[in-house]
Amino acid sequence: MIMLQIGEFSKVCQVSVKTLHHYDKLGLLMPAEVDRFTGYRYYRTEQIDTMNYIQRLKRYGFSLEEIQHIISLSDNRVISARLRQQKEKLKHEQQERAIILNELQTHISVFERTGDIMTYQKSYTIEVKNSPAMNVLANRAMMGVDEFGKYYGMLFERVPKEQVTPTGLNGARYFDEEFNHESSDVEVFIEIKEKEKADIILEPQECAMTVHRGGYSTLSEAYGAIVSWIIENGYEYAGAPFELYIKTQFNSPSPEDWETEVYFPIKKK
Amino acid sequence: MIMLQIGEFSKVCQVSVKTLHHYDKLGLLMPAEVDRFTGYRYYRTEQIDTMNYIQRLKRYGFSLEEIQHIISLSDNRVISARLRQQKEKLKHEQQERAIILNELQTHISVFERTGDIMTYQKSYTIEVKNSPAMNVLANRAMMGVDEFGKYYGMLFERVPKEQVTPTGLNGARYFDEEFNHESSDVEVFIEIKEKEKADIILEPQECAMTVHRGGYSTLSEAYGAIVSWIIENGYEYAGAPFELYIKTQFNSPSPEDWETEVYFPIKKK
DNA sequence: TGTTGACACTCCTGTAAGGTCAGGGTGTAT
DNA sequence: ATACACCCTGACCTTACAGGAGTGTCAACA
Repeated sequence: MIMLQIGEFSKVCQVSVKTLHHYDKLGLLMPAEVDRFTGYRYYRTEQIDTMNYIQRLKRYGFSLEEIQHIISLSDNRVISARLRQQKEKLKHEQQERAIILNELQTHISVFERTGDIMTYQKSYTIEVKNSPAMNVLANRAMMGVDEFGKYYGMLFERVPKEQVTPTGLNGARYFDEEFNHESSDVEVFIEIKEKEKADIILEPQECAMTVHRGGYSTLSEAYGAIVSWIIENGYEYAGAPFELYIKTQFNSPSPEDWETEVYFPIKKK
Repeated sequence: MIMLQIGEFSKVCQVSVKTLHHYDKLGLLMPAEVDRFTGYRYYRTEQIDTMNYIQRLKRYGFSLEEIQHIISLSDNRVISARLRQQKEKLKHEQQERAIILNELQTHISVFERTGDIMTYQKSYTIEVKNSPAMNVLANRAMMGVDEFGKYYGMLFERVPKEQVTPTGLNGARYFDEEFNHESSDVEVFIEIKEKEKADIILEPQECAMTVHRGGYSTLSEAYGAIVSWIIENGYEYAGAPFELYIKTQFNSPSPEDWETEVYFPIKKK
């Protein structure tokens, strides 16, 4: 039986000896034999395949722990499902990064035109105005940002059933003081024409408001701008802030065209 | 002067208090004032902008250390250059990931067709044959994989000067036993017709050889397959292995169409 | 004036996937 | 006998924080 010392095995697989030590300790890939006296590790040539498989899964973005789990699976359908899921995750990440890349691109050109690195992000104009009156179907729950779509879906399912007419204006209210990406107390809503069929009638209210242009990853900048305006102008909060999605992915594929109105109910101190 | 306590500042900026502690310790974003007796941190509203800027740079993929450095820069040209460089890096990463995604896609479909997770990667047919005789222009140096293009460029520059005729066949030889992605002793070469003008004349040699189909991130699997074949069939190494790039990005934009021949000089033990 | 609850502080440990020593044993060739 | 390549373990380092323990601060309410 031909056995490879760790150094040779590491060269063949093109991974470091340290990595092999690490995998051994984790139990992810253990040498076929270990000399009881010297502790020397010996690998079999078949283990090269396993190693390649591991490296492959690593490239696919699995953690070592997940890899260990996947390797232990025997049901092909489960493995397949897991791979497909990972594929969706990678796709999603690709999209996110494409958006960031676009933002960086825009940032660079604005910066080179204005000479001010901050211009791009602090160009919010804050207005004081009454929020619009709206009759809405609403759905309040603890949810993460990724689940917005799901909750909107639930609202739109009610449209034909309850014979209401959406105006096309959608939004969300945030009831938690602190915003958490994974889970916050959020109410998503869609405006409808029929006042009598509405879940909630949102009355006009004095608000500090601004328009955020661009993808949602930078929305917190709009919030920051409003909040500092509120503080500096001697107002205070008077309710849950909300957003209206004016232009979204349904209007334009590129995030820099999107528009979101951010409203913060306020009152004079 | 209005000051924000850490909790409020964290909500406005949508970062955790922990993060603010962390940035304070690093000196990346220090509170405008710290109570000398209680240690309480107080932030100014202007610092919201700075925080947004930091978060932005973070999204662009800079490390906190780099961000600290960038913020300290005053020369706009330097900042601009740094942003552009980062943009290129992100672009490059996007491409790499697109390739991986493609690979995963292929892997899934092969797996679902064959029911064997390994099929996709271990389908190398090893042949014993003589490597082709070649007259080549060559360039040997310590280089990283990312620099291959540069060294090929240097070779192709010589083509008109030295009036040689490339056949279109290119390759690389690896002189280091252990392959290192950042720096290895590599010789890149291009085949030419004119024997008398060649830097090196590669003589035919008995080799274990296989064809690798797909992107270069999985080339080590081909090496693994050959090496285990060599060991199991009682041969041993007899020189530096090399690759011939048969189909590359110039033939097809999608990596799954690429073809690389891998040769390992061998002799019977 | 005492207590409660929200908020703040510091310090310690942990994460993922190894890298980088330090200190020492093993095996073969000269 | 010694050089040199190769192997071992164990401890600490990296990034960007998160979590928790134990303790202090502050304003409001009884």
